[in-house]
Amino acid sequence: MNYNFTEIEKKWQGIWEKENTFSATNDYTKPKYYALVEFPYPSGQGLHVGHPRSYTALDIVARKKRLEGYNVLYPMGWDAFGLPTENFAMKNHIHPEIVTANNVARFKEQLKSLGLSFDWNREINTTDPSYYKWTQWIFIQLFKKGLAYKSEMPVNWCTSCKCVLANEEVVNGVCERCGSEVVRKVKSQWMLKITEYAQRLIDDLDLPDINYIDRVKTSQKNWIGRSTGAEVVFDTTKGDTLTVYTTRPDTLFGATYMVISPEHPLIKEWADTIENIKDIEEYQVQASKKSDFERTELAKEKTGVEIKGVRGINPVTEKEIPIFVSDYVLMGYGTGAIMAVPAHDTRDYDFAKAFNIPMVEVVAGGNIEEEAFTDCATGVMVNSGFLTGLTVEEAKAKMISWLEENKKGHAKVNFKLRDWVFSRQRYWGEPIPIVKCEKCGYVAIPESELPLRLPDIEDFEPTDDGQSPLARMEQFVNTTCPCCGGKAQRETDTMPQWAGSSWYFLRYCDAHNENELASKEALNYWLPVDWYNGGMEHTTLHLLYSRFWHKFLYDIGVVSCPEPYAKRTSHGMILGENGEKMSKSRGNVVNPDDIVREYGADTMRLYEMFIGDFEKSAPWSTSSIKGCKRFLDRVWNLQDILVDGEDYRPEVETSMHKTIKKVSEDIETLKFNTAIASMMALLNDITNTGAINKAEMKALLIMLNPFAPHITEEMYEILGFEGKVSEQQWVTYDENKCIDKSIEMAVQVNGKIKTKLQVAVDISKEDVIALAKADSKVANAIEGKTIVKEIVVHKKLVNIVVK
RNA sequence: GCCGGUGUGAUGGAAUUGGCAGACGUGACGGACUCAAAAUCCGUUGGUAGCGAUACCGUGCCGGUUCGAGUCCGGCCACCGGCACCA
Repeated sequence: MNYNFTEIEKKWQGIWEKENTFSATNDYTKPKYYALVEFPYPSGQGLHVGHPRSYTALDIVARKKRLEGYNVLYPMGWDAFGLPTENFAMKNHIHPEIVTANNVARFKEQLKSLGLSFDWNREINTTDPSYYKWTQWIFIQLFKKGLAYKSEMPVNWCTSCKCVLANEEVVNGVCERCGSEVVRKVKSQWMLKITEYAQRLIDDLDLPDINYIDRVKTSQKNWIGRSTGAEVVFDTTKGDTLTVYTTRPDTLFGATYMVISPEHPLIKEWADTIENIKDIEEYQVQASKKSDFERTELAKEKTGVEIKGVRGINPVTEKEIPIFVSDYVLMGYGTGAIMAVPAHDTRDYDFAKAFNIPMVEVVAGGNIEEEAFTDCATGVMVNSGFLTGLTVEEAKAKMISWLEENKKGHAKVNFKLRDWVFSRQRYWGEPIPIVKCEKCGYVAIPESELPLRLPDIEDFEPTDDGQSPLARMEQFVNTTCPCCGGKAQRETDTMPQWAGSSWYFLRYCDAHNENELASKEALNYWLPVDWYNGGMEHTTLHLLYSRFWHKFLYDIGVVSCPEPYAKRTSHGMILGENGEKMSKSRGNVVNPDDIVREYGADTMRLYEMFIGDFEKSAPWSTSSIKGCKRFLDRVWNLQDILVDGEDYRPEVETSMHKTIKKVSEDIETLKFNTAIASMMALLNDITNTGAINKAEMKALLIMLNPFAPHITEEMYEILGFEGKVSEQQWVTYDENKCIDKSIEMAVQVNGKIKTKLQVAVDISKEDVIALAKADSKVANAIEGKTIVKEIVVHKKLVNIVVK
């Protein structure tokens, strides 16, 4: 009988769908397991071969957990709001809703063809009003707690999308999506106060039950960018003060000038006193014209203007020092002003060199003629009054207490993380459920009016002045104030794509609840997510945003665990056959449909897991797929050599136990590639005996089932085993039976292999040394020499050291 | 510049965390089956020297620790990803 994978796969996918085989039950007394993969953006291109890498991996985990008796939730949905859909809709004059529906249908069909065990009863779609009702609800809660606010601020403006972008969406100074130039523009924007959670977002990564892979943890921490230092208050010759932030209070004696950002408000206050105000204003204009890109590109060349007429006073040296305006100081970080210590900061060094400002060495150990000396670990304080002679760390502490005693400053923690720009001037997103009333200001719409539906419109083109297309819809815009009943106007901006994905894993717990985002019982039972896998590209933004929302929901009592994900892993990319990133323009795209058609879903799944280390990127190889197909063919052909037998035969018993152990452990540690390799090795062992018995066959089918679910179910049925594989117990192993009775030990003389010995596993140290010495090659090598040492490594080797 | 990652046969990758480097797969070569090809099955396959048993070399480079290093330590080099004037 032939292995007709097309027919077999269709058959079992039909059975699973009809019988709801993979629905999670609401029996909250059972032990639960929540496996989660990032839900895709249903793009027009259809599924990429990269998607199934993550989905198959956790499908294997989910299927194994089911076999182990867990109530498993493995859901799937669609992160469907977003620009590509809107742009496609605009170009082709099709409503984004229809575009989305078509793309979702295609994706769903593709996912089903892979035999992924998703619980389709809990499918969600972020563009569904019954879903975004709750996205809007969360926004209102944030607003009520003062964590959503509107602010005039310079934003990144994409000249082509005519849209505000988050800092994160600007890549190398251009728009992440369309590649057009991004400029700065001042606009009134909705902001979310993620900075309020900065410290907790760092601290809770180290909670005892939180198990993120290290590189994900590190990148979260780096992104939040915590630094400790001090705020120092400088008096000015004008009689007011200028406060700076520094991480190096120890170097205060070396501060020979100050710099403020071009946007600093003090410039306006000082305008009358500043003698060269024209030059300063000219510089401000120049700086504001620069895009972020230019500001960074020209980083090497420091520019600036000295403020004439106002000087700062160094609080410890009491000397007057000049104040400059320069765009190397950013208004958005710290106080927008710095004390400059050219001898010990690279940027200040460059600036001081360019402007001929004197520098004072206050930490000895470097050569400041050559470059700034920034090392904190080895230096000793010099020229620093009461700090002289201390180490840098001691000096930091002492200076901070001096500042606090003299009311000249205090210790301070800062973060790189900024508040989250939450408005987009686009159509295809969740409407922000806020109205602006002339009397009452910004008011949230009553929760009873949720969802605030996205109105149907025909023209999705944004306006040139940067308003969302919704702004043209007068029926939508004009409304009454829920507070005073007077005239009011709706917010016309929509939420960014990150909104819907910031809480979707909660909705899966109770996907059809009309009264709450999910019931308390469901959330208590399913959370936290036990294992969340996704791409490395989401380890900063999506992960941070969703952790922020989750913590907020925790604070207001909606969820009862402080962190959403107990374990987070990331898979590597699948590259094109030439080792480059897969893309249409490179012409190296592999279509998963073709692979399924030609080799079958089981082979495709197996290959994607066998391709290499799960966490690393790996190039696609069409010829390697054949190896996985051959493996399944050979498994299929085992039917021809099946014999009776209730127990494993002695000749394969150890091999069976070892493989079960290896596969069980490897699935938990993301080593799917070696799990498959060990099953291949087991198959080789079995076929070498010329037969397989029923006990061995059953175990093999169960073990292979999570990887290749269709073929294993089919064979299980054909061979007349009872029930289905998916209803069996996961295979177990006996540690004692994993050990070979007879093993091969290497014999070394002075660390060089001389021979190999076949010995009993429990051989004594003395016996094995005697055996080794009896070997002619070993005897030759040690003849006439003195034995210095004899080393026996249990079950591994013998090393005889001679002189 | 900073942070993270990687470097092993022709090739994708293994190596129980300091103990026989190259598991498993691909490719290649030889053989069986076949009129033939495909498929399948069996064997060989890190390099150099030798008919050979065997010897020497071998995990990016240089050095160190150790009876023993792909693995640990110090110093480099190359590539990939992210961040980038964050004081």
